[in-house]
Amino acid sequence: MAYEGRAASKLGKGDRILIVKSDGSVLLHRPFGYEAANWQSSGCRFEIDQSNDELLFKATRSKPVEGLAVTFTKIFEVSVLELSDEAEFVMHATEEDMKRAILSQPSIVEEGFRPIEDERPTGRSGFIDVFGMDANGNFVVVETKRKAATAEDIKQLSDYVNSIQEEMGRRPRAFIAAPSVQRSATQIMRRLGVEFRCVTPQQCRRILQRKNSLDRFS
Amino acid sequence: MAYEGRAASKLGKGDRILIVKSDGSVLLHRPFGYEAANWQSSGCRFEIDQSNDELLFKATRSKPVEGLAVTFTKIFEVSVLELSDEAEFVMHATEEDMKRAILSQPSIVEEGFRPIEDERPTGRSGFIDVFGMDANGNFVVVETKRKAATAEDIKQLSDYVNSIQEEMGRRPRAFIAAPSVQRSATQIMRRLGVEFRCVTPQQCRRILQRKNSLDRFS
DNA sequence: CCTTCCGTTAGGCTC
DNA sequence: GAGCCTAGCGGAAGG
Repeated sequence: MAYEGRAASKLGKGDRILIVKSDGSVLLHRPFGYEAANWQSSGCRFEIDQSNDELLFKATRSKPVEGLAVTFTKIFEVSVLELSDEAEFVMHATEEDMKRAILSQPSIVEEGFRPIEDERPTGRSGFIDVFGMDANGNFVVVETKRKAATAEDIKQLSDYVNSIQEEMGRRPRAFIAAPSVQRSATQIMRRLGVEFRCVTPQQCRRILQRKNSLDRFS
Repeated sequence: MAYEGRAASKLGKGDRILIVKSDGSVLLHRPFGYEAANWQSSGCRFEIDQSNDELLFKATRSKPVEGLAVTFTKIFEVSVLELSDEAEFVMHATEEDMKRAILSQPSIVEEGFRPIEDERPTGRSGFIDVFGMDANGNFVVVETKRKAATAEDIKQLSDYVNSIQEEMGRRPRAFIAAPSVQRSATQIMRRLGVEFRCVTPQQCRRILQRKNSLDRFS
């Protein structure tokens, strides 16, 4: 097996599973690991050559220019299948779901919190996940993270706060809504005045489920 | 198909390919796309249930706790294979290769550049890819990136420069060695005095190949 | 154990 | 079309 394109790789002889799909994608699997050892995404052109008891399979594509070549010296099994699959795939508990859950039930970050905008553009660059106001009329900037928040996340949030302060003349509060904060980030969090709000993807998923079942009644 | 764990997903009926590997990893593929629709990484426990002309396959794991369940209503083909594969996998043109190429042929970043250390630890946190000296005796900090350098990369490099300056008392030059720089990062790059040096993974790979073939003669 | 960094990251969405 | 961000990211290496 040899791949060349964005990078280049080689793999010696061994038992493999090669899957070629009708959309022009290719997978080469080893007998272990959930990830393909090599692959090509859809849109490949295929080529087959036979010589000296060897079968050479090639899959090439442009944009980016790359190719995968597999040499077979022994073939144990070949299957050709005509598959049909129109089903819809739905994923839940993503970071986007976390944002939607906060919009639908703002009290999970703080009692009395009221969202004003989502995806508010900031002066410099980037977007604020949720922008709103607390019970006392202070502006609040909320950044959601699916995993433990890093020091980098905290700094970015603090940059947003500064840019809002420049624009509004008032300093907003800053919430980091995440399952946890990395230990190494707690110090900078306190220093920059960012407040931690424990919110998990699973919790948000439950909130959205409840919301959906209520929506069905209205 | 239903997955639940770090997230949750559902997929309706359709023709699929399920691969179960002996290390306890699972792949569920649709007839299109190079990526699995669903998967479990190695170390799963399997369970099979049959009821009402349906076959239920379950793969579960702990750490993280997650599970995948697949219901079959029709089975077109089943194969059981004993595969053996001890081959070594080698990848080239990685970011590590870029660093090694600069060490082996420093002139690609600048004529007269001489590396002193690689992976030099910085005061605060992190490492410098390559640290060296230019033809005029100035210190040089080189950061390598496989893809277009981002504003974040530039800032990080500038932090290293500051930490070196504190330590050495002299301000080093800063090179970002990458195929390109994101447009949004060019301004901050100029402002922080970081210099762009065009270096690509492929170019570095060629340098290392040449080096290896020369080494074989010595 | 926690954290950081790299990947042929892929894929989606916006400007 | 290019830039930018998220991901069930996974996995490895280092502290």
